[in-house]
Amino acid sequence: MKTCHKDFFQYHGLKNTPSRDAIFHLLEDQLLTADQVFQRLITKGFTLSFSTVYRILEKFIEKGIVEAVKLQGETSVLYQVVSTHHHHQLVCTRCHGIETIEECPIDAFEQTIAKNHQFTIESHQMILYGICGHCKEKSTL
Amino acid sequence: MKTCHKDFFQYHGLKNTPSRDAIFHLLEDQLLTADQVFQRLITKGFTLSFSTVYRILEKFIEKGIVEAVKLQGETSVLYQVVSTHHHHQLVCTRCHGIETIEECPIDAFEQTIAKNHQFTIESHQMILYGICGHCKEKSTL
DNA sequence: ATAGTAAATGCGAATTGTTTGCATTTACTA
DNA sequence: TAGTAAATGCAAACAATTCGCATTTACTAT
Repeated sequence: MKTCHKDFFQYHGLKNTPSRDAIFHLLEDQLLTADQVFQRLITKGFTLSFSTVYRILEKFIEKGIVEAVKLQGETSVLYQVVSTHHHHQLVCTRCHGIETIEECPIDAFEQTIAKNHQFTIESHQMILYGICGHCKEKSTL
Repeated sequence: MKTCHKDFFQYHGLKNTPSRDAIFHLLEDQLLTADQVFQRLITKGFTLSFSTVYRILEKFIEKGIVEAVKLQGETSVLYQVVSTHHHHQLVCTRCHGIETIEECPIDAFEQTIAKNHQFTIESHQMILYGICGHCKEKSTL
């Protein structure tokens, strides 16, 4: 699905640079910290500076291309490309794996909040912590 | 409702110190950053050091007495006493006010997640961003 | 009451994650 | 192909949080 990001970036008023392209690809299907993004690119032989990573992430967030997620206990922020579909995370407290889900109970919840609190939900952040299927299996062995 | 925290702290294996007591009281009914906690106590004439604030918060979190919440955009973490009832936050994107609500759509959602993802939810974090009733009124004036 | 002990604190320095200033380079426009 | 704004690299600055260590305190068992 490697689309030409040139148009995509330009649509957002961003220049199409190698660093942007590389970071976008990395975050298309996974949550990574800024440091992980940097390390993976460097390991691949790609050259860029740490501050560029932060600046690109900042721009991506500003344009709504990427979202930032802070997990409980973690010290640094995780980044991921916002896909066309809304999603949330299941974080396993045993293996620390992160699964992305599409289900969301909050749309149906909006009316309740609107009625009870005169509050109009614009966006939300929801992270579910628990035990994944894999870890449950392991513990019953 | 100023209960004797001595027993409460000791139950959790924590010594009953003036600093613990003061911080607990502060966070009983509001979300504050570590810095805000420190400033408010100092302003009151209370004497304690910044690192003590962090250490006490750390202990409280470890014991499940306090929860840490990270809001979008904010650089620092907010802390609040975990009340007996489960709750969430409505964060107004205009006035930045934070309202606490008791409603939660996630309990009903657990079965869906269990069935579709073999994932057992233990806890969750949900923050709703939007416009509060007060700001909506102002914008229609 | 009191001495003993582990826990809690104060202080400052260290760390971590992130941001910024500024000179240089690059991608796009005309 | 030159001109311009945006993007980058580098190092230094920052902010939030943590840590080391000496001192003090709260609790325990005398």
